Amino acid sequence: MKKDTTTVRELSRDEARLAAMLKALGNPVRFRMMKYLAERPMCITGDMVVFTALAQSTVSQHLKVLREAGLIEGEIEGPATCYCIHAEGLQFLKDRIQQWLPECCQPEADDREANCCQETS
Amino acid sequence: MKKDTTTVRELSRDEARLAAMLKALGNPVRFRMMKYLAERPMCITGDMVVFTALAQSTVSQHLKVLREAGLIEGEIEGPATCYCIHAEGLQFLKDRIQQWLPECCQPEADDREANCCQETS
DNA sequence: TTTTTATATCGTAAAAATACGATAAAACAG
DNA sequence: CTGTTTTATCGTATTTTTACGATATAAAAA
Repeated sequence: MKKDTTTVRELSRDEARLAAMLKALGNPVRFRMMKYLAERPMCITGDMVVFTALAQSTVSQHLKVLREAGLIEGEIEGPATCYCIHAEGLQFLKDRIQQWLPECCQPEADDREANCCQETS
Repeated sequence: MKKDTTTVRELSRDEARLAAMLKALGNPVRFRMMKYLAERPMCITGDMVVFTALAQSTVSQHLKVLREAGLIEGEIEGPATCYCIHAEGLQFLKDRIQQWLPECCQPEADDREANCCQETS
């Protein structure tokens, strides 16, 4: 008998990357940092410190999380570090979210009464 | 002089909803639960307990987080509770992510050399 | 009614995330 | 070289999240 791998299967490489991105964006501070960074071509750590009104070490930590999730990239620019959106990473996020859970959300006109969850709203 | 509201502005209602969804999905257990639920029209809490191999109370807690984030909906079905994907919520997530950070990720052929962050990969 | 089944909630322990100050490192100015 | 600027990392305190067992609730079965 074939083992059911649909339930216990681990996340694929891409799914793990998507999950990591979602985790990074799950924090409200980092969410706002991404939004802030998206509104300009780049910024340095100090700008983020002013924007978030958090300690410099805290901001540096958050930037590290975003960078390791592949959402931003930093480049040392003299004494400062210049951050910008990682375009490829963000595109990956958008694509994957769009493709994610494709089986659902289709208002197919099949035996809906067999399901217990109708849209009530 | 007009105050700069672009930096300190709070999140809008929709942005807050998106952030809450991302936070809910940021947990790997809940991420997999969503994936599991998307593969079938619905399931009950007990199915999730088997799937995740976690304590029933823990699963119930995670389901609550997903429900409060508007990603799933639960309906009491006799002694059990039947959960399914909240189609509207998931569509909202997809739409918002797609529209999010629209200013970036465009490979416009303008003064790129002025920026410090070139795509190096 | 009593028992069983399925779930939600409560209280709490353990783990993880978050925030801070202090310190280290690296580039540049004087 | 010395001092300044900017950032990353370290150690640690606080907060939040996660997970569990115990208990409460509600529907259905016996």
